[in-house]
Amino acid sequence: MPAPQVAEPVTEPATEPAADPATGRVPQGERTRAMRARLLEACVDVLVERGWAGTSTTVVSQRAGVSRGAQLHHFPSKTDLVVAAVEHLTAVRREELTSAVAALPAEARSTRAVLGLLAELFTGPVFAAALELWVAARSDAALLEVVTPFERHLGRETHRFTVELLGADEEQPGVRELVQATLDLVRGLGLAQTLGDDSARRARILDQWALTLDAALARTDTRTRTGTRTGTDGAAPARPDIHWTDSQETR
Amino acid sequence: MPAPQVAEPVTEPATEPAADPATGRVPQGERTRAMRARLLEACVDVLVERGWAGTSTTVVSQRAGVSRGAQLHHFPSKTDLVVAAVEHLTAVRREELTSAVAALPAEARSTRAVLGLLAELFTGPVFAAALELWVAARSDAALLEVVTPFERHLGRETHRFTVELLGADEEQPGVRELVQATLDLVRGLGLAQTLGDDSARRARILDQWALTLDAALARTDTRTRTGTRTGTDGAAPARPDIHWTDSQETR
DNA sequence: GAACAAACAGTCAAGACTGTCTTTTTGTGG
DNA sequence: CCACAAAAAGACAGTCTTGACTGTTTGTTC
Repeated sequence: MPAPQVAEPVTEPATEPAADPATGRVPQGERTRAMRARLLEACVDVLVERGWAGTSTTVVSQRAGVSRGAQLHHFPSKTDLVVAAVEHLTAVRREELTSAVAALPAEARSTRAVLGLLAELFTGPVFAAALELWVAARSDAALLEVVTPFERHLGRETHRFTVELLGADEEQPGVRELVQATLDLVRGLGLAQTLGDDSARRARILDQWALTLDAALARTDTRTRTGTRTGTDGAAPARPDIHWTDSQETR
Repeated sequence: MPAPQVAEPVTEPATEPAADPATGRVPQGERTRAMRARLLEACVDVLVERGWAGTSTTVVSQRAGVSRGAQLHHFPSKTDLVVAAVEHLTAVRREELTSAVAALPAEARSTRAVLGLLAELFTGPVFAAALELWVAARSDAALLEVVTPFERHLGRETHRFTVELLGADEEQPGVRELVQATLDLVRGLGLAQTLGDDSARRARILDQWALTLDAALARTDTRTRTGTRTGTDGAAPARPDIHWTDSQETR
């Protein structure tokens, strides 16, 4: 029923291994690296487009423009491929996270902007791929064993980043839980996005949550610290009615 | 890789059609009804246990203790089966929701208790089945068309119930968004649950969320209503350290 | 440049899944 | 009791997926 058609034949050879200008040869290490990279990227792409059930080794090899033999040489079994894809995807997500953080200038780190950033991460294609893996791992013990540790590490990393971006003080009781709640919220928003464009509703929710979160953080803040708040916006919420529309990538 | 083994042969004939004690016959209408019910329940069960990819028509019929021919008689194609399963699952979720609401006595409707109720719904097996459908629908246009309207209706219903249980006043600006955020939060928590037992962390998050939500609802309340209680629980939150452990069904 | 190993290509067999078809059983109406 | 239709059972064909297998090309090393 998912109309298992044949993939479009190799849209992008893309990662062409750099040949030595003198000999015209491509070193083995480079060839291996390029080939594996193409396969893994293709695997993630297919995961996003066709979902877990639609991700067969055949489709991946076709998508990567790689012969089945070559694929089986680098990844002897489908398990090997998937495990490597999980690692690769984790790396991609980590990179996406850090680059997004870097792209957000220090002076623009309002709570709303940070929420928009997170929402963008959790509604993008990379999240979709991760979602497919989570759900698949739910009923596949072997996959679960691979996914879980990676997810744990990345989750903690995301948490740390969020704390830093929000300028939250985790020493304060309840702050840690609020940050976790925020991340679970955007996870839920990411899930809602899978059923259709949800950007308008999401923007309104994030607007309100930013206000609420600011109020809550300020409250737990002033309770034990000095009354001056280091963050940009204090108790009085800045920009009350601005709808900070996060850029919505079309899928 | 999900080890596509043969299902355990018919654990439960369960829904046996009531035979007429006189003739010993079972009327056609009853047979049809019972057969379809068994198939749909089995379909949901398999969805929970094996995930979308592992839900083949063969497995479902085996699980239901129904011959493949009988199955194909009632549901000519897999699409027919799945569509019916989506409707069935929606009905089950609606029933689960209403009965859960009914089971919560009016005097026990603290914010925390309501959150616990929602979390229970969104971490149970029925949510798991729905999750499988959402994710599968993401990359299956036909399925998406079926799932979306049902999901929209049930989502609104859930929203209404939540508003009622929380005693929130949606006329107040921001309240609607906070309720939506709450539902998206539990969705995210449900997602986190799929990767392993998350009940302890969830309990802490919900504790804090209840406090924050109470404060926020009260605040938006007092802002436009009578001016009593400005920042009530700012200093001393009610029930500071009670961990309201939601009953965690083992999966 | 010759020998060796890695990389790459493509075919094949076994099994699983869906959906069609034929046959048998069971209930219903006359 | 009989004729007919619905229900149930099971065999079968076609397609798809996985992984094993054989053969060819390319890089490396002595």
